[in-house]
Amino acid sequence: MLAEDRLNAIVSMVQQAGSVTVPELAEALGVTPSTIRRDLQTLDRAHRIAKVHGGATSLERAHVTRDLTISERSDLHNDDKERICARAAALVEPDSFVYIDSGSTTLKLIEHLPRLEGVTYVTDSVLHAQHLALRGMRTVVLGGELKPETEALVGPDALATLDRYNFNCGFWGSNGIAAEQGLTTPDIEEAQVKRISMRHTAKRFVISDASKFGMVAPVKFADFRDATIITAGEVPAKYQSMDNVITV
Amino acid sequence: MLAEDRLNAIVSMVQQAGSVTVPELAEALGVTPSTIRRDLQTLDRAHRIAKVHGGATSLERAHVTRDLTISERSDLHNDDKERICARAAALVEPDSFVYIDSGSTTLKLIEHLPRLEGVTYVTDSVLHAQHLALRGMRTVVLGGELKPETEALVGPDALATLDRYNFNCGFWGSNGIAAEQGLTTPDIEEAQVKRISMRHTAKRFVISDASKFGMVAPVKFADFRDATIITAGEVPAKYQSMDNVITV
DNA sequence: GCTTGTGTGCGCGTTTATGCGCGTTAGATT
DNA sequence: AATCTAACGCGCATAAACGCGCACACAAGC
Repeated sequence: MLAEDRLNAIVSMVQQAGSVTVPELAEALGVTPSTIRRDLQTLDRAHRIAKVHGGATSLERAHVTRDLTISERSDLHNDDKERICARAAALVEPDSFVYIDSGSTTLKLIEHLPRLEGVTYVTDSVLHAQHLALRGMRTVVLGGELKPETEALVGPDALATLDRYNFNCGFWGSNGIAAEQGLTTPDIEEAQVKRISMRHTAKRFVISDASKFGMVAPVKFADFRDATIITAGEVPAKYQSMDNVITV
Repeated sequence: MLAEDRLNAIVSMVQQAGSVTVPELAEALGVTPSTIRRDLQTLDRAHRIAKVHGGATSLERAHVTRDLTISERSDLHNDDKERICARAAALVEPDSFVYIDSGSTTLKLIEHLPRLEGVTYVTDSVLHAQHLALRGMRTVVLGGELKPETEALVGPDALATLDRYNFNCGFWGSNGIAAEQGLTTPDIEEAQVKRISMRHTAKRFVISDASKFGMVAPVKFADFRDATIITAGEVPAKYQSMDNVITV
């Protein structure tokens, strides 16, 4: 087996399971723990996984549960997210022009997107764009200033580009979802991009796990009723009955 | 068996299996590992497969890992490139607006860029943008369609954004440098981006090792005299005396 | 017929990948 | 808090893979 293949195998094992231990990997791939550690180091440097004591976790999980150790394998939101993304991806139709917002949930969505004829994806995230292009999708990137933390593009150039586009449908993440305060996010510039992109989209979907309901972040980018919310898990009773909330 | 047929056979084996080792190929095609290595080198340069230690993988699979391996890849001209980039990076002045073209040489340039006050870097490459942002630079990305092979942005959106900008200085790569045919590149869309970006830049620099002198690629994006060429190595005598060629 | 150029194989020194041993460190246990 | 265990990083040794120069074979062109 090629070393390169082994690296890819590790990445997919990590992505699939959320986290794995060094001995598990060594056993599965038929090499010593030393080699696995070196591989994890390489992949960590390439930002493909996050190396932690005992093994490795997916980047997303490392971010959310930064101070948790490998032993605590809470797949809490992972199953939910898979289901949410699978459902959302099925909404994309052939020959459509689709907007994909930045964020970890929408990144997962990309893995589920179907290979349809004539679909063009537009995104404000360089990371998302790379993943889309890698999967062979026709991909367009907004211009603008690159925010290092989120790899998202913001500013007048991003907004000016959006003004020229009209999307059939689009998918956004949201840090807060509340009936009164609407859909909210921590960053004022990213909120602006979300707001304008939604304004140019016919069918608007927010994909999020149930934990965001009732949360409020600093900046509002849309009213609660402006989008259909696709979610899973224990949605508060208040929101379950709302006709723009789909629970999968 | 014709060499050309062998190359095609290698490509299809790689595509089919995802990855193969050098000995496997040598065995299957009845030639020595030396020949296989030469073939892989050829195919890698033509971007038909990705050469890795031990064998080759399909481009799709290798791409993500390549993010960091590009910088590790030491070509023949590596020493030269280092010197060229160091010299070029010293040309950036405080409070300036700088354009960075896509390509492997300009990627190396980014490692050498100084941390100056008030400098904004603009690029048409999502890969370059990530590296710039990672180094803490203020980074702007052109919009447009993402070409998967080169991670460069092209098309009307990229050109429209460029039309709004005026750069103090800029750095480009070039596949061909010839006195008569000018500066040339293989891709027609990327050539357009290069052409327009140069038109909006006051001080234009092409950074290239000496091997590109005398080479001609399909599409011309500028006259030979349009830029100052920073190079190193064995520059053909004809070009050494030209006053827009700097040899370091 | 001779030259020139290209493709291939071989040998050799160099680089890279891997496994193992050892002292050190981070988490877990009590 | 003290202790214990597993994981860790580092250096070294080895084997495989690698790049490069050289020699030879064969084909094309003068």
